[in-house]
Amino acid sequence: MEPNSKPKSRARRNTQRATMLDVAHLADVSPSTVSLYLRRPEAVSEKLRDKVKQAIDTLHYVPNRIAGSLAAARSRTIAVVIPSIANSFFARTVEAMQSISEKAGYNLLLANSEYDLKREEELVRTFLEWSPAGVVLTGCDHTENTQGMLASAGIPVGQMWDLGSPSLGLQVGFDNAAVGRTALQHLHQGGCQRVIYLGVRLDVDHRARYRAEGYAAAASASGRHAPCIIDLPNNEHIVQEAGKAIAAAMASDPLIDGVICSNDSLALGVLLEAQRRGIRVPERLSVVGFGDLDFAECTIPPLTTIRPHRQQIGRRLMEILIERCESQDSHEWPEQAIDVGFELIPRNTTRII
Amino acid sequence: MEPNSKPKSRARRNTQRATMLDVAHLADVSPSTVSLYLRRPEAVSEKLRDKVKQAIDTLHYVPNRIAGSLAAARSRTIAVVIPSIANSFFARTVEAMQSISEKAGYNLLLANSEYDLKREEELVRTFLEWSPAGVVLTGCDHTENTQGMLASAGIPVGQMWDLGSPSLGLQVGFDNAAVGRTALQHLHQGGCQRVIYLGVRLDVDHRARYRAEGYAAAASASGRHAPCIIDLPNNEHIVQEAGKAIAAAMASDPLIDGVICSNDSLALGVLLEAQRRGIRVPERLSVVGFGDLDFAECTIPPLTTIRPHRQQIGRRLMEILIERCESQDSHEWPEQAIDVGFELIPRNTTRII
DNA sequence: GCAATGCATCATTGCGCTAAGATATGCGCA
DNA sequence: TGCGCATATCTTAGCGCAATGATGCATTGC
Repeated sequence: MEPNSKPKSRARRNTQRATMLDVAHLADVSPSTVSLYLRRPEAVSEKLRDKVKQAIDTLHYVPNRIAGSLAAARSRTIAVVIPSIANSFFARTVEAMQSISEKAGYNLLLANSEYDLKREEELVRTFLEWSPAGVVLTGCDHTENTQGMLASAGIPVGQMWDLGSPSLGLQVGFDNAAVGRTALQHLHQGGCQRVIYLGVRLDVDHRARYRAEGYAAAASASGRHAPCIIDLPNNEHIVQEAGKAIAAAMASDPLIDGVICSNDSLALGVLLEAQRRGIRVPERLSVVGFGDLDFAECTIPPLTTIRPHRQQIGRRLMEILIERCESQDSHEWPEQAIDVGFELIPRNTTRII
Repeated sequence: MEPNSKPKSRARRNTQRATMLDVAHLADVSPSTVSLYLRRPEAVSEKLRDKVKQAIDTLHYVPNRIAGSLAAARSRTIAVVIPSIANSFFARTVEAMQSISEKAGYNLLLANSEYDLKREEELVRTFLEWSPAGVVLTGCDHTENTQGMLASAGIPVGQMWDLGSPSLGLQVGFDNAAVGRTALQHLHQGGCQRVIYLGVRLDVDHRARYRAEGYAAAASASGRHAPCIIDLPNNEHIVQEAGKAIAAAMASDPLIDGVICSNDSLALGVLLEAQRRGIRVPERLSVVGFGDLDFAECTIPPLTTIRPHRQQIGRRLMEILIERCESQDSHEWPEQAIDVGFELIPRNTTRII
C-alpha cells in the first residue's frame, strides 16, 4: 500500500436526514441563505425565498435544532420542574405554559420532583446540561445548590405558585398564607367558633404549609380559639382518611364547627363523612376547600373553596420568561414578583351572614 | 493595513461555562479521556479516573448535552405527546414514564395535543427537530403525515393506552372496546334491563369512543336492549352536565336502570344527581365509571368502576422503548403489542347477584 | 461620472463534543 | 529477549448549523 499524503476521511456515522447543505444545493444558493431564510425570511429576496421553500418541501427538510442550538450557544428549550405531574393544580399551569411557549417556538422539558428538594436539585442539574433558555421551578424553597447552579447558569428563572424569598428573579403566584387567613376569616364571619386546618404532608408541600401557617397566625390573632392543624400522611385513600380524621377530631373536641382543607379532595372526604354521619353542613360543620377542582361545585352541598388562578400563573410566568429569554441581556431582568391573587368562591358549605 | 496571510479569528460568542477541554487541561489528560470517563468510567484507569473526577468537581463542569447529541447524532431525549396534561389518567402514565426514563438518563419532551390529531402532527414535526431517541404517542389514531414522519425518522415509536391499528411498532395498553363490553356485562349480570352509555366528546376522545362502541356492540349482541350513547360536549361544568343528562334520559325513558360512564367524573355527577333526586343507587339505577380516580371509593355509595393500569402502561412502554433506543438496530424492533388489561372494581353502585 | 451607501448573498469559522482510528503501554509467553 | 496481543490513552475529524464579516451589485447623491 503506498503511503498516502493525506489521511483519508474516517468512517462517519451517517444521519441520512437532509441537511441545510442539501437544501442549499438543490435551491442553488449558499447554505447561509437557507439559514437566513429559516430565521428571518423577510431578509431574503422573494425569488430566492421561493426556490428555498421549494427545495425544503421536496426534500422534506427538517432543521436540526441540536446543531442550531450548539451553533447559537442557546437552545429554545425551557425546563420546568413541578412537584407532581398528577396534581391537577400544576397540570393546568403546565398546560398554559406549554401553550404560550409553543407559540414562541420553545419546547418544554418537564419533570416532577415528587416534593423533594434534593430531587429537584438533581433535575435542575440534568436540565442544565441541555442549556435551556430558561428554567421554571415551583415555589420558593430550593436547596443552596439549586440556587447556585441557576445563578451561575445566567439564564432567566421563574418561580410559580408562591411568592416569597429567596427570589430567583421572577415570581408569579399568590400569597399562600393569605389563603389561610382568608378562609379563616370567612368561616369566622359565618359564625364559626372553632376552626381547624386539615392538610396532607405539610412537611413537604411547602405551599400548603404556608396556607396552614397563615391560618394559624390568623387564628391566634383573632383571639377566638387556638389554631389546630391536622397533618395527614400521604396515602392512596386520602379522601377517606380525611373523613376519618375530621370525625376523630370532632369526637375529641365537639366544639369544632369549621374546617379548612388543604385541597378540595380532602374537603370532599369531609363532606362525604358528614353525610354518612348525618352532620349538617354548614350548620353544624362549615367546610372550605382549596383548588376549585371540577367536582367542587357539585358536591352536596356545593363546596365553598378558594380558586387559585392556575392557568394565569402559567401564562404570565411564561410570557415574561420568554421575553427575558429573547432579550439575552440579563440586565433587563429586574427582580419581579407578580401576585395574581386568588378568589374565594362562597358556595353552600359555609354560611354567609 | 498589511495583508494578513491568515484570517484572524472572528469574534465568538463566549459561553463562559467550563468545557471538556478545560477539564482535560486541569486533569492533564486528553479531552477524549474525559469524554470516555463520562460515558464509560470503567474503561478508564483508576488513576486517571480520580484526576478527572477531581477536575470536574473543582470546575463545576456540566457537560453540554447539545454538543454531545450533535456529535453522537442522537440525543437522550424522548418526546411524549398526550392528549391532555390535565387529565389525570395520562398524568400518572407520564409520571411513570418519567421515572423510568430518568433512571436510564433520558429526558422527556412533553406536549399535549388537546385531542387534535392535526396538532399532534405539528408537535411531532417540532419534536423531530430535536432528533429524539424515541417518540411516544397516545392511542392508535394519527394522521398520515404523522405516521410518515415517524417512519422515516428511523427511531422507535411507542403508542399507549390503546391497542389496534395502525401499529407504529410498539403498543402498550388495553382493549378499550372490551372495557365497554365488560361494564355492560357486569350490569346485565346485576339485573339491569336497559343500560345507556354516557360520554364526553366521543368524536375526539377516540379511546372513550372505542369503549362506547364496545358497549354498543355488546348491547346489540345481548338482545336485551338497543344501545344508547349520550355524547356530551366538553364543558367546564361537566360533572353537573352529566347529572342533568342522566336525569333527562331517565325522564324520557323511565326503563333505563343502568349507565356506563366514560370516566369517574361523569359517574360522580350521576351519583350526585341521583342523590339530589332520591334515585336509589344501585337498585333503581346502577352506575359504572372508568378510571378509578381517587374519589371513586368514597362516593356515596362507593363507585363501581374500571381501573386501567395507568402506571404500568407508562412503565412497560418506556422500558421497552429505551431498550430499543439503546439497541440502535431497528431490526431488533419487532412489532409488539402488550395488553396490560384492566380491572373491574365492583363496589356499591352496581349489584352483584 | 464616480464615490458613497445600502442591501442581498456568500464564505468561513467554530460551537463542545463523540467516536474512529492511531499510538503507546504493559503483559504473557515462547 | 522479543514478539504478539490486549488495553489504555490520544489525535483527529467532523456532527449541522448560526452568525460574523466580506463581497458583489444596484442605487443614490453630488
